[in-house]
Amino acid sequence: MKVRHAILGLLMEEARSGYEIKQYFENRLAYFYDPSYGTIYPTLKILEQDGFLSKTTVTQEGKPNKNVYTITDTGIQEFLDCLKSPYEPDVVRSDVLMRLFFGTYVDNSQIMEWVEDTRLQADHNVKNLLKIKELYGYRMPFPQLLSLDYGIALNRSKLEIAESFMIRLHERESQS
Amino acid sequence: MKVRHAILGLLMEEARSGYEIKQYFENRLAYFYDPSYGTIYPTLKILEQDGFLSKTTVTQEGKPNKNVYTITDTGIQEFLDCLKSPYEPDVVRSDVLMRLFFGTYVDNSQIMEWVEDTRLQADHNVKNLLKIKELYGYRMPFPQLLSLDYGIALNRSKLEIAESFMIRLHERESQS
DNA sequence: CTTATCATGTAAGCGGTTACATGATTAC
DNA sequence: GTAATCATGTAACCGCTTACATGATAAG
Repeated sequence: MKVRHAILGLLMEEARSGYEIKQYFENRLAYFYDPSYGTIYPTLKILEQDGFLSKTTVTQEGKPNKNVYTITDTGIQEFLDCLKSPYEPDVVRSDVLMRLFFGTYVDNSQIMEWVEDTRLQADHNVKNLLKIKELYGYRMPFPQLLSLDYGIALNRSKLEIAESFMIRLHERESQS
Repeated sequence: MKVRHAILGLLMEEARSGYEIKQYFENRLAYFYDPSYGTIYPTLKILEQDGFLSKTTVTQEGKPNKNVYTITDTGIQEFLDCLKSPYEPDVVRSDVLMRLFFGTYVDNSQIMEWVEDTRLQADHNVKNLLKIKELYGYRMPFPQLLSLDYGIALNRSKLEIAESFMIRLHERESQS
């Protein structure tokens, strides 16, 4: 699933502007998806041209106008078709993992720095996701709750792995 | 770290051809990095032009010739500099997570299919990584072993999460 | 008066992948 | 004879990010 379909998915719930879509991604999906404005706006334009969305300009008081996009019937169909299509395998691009692999070329303290950073990052993610669960969890549909719990569990594991690695790294240092 | 530096890293150990580099990625790093030939060959060319590698053509019996690349002193420096530079945060692009988020628009059996697939994928990865550990683990430098253990532990967690989700999904189905 | 928020958009570039093209050798 | 392995390379395209450009209002 690319931005095209992710955006259609968000508009299944309710009509939104490009700006609101971006906010939603940041607040609720950032831990696994957060496209930039440079992607969102052109994509909305194309989706409209393709007949999957219709645009309405809403005038606001005290704020600039906004272009609100509503999903059309063919848009809904397009989105549901996407959910039925075969999905792409997970992609993990991890710089830390890469550096760990080449860890012989740096000293122990450098590795500990990397692992500690990973631990902090995971810890931060867990806290963030728990906050999202607290705020929106009660009114999230069941599968969405699963996706959130998945993120929480995976980051907790990451945290624990990083902690155990720190122990191994300290042990190793005291041996030499 | 991009392909450029990953390739330099592999050539720190020993001189290799483009084909051998690809094999190495597939056998030892595939779970977090596996660039295509269409990236590797042009990158080798550029790295040579930049003076980070030197090329030697090796004639073989019963096999086509191969271009073996050796890292130069400036190449080594470039790689070590890269390891000292700030690293990029992990990127997780997960189609399954995305689909779970939009799970209200499909039925329970579809979700179970996705989660079960994730479970199988994680199981497969764990087995694969354990095989790598068995084959090469004894002669891997300590930090490289950490990177491997990281992959194993993370995929095990993924496996467990998927299992617990299957239970939750079955419970939910029997309730309705 | 200056910073943050709201709001939309374009152009250039990056870091790849996919598909194509070629060709020799070995194993079944 | 035909499929798999070894070996190298190019061209077109993709999906996205970054940087740029604009401008209005609200809050401190």
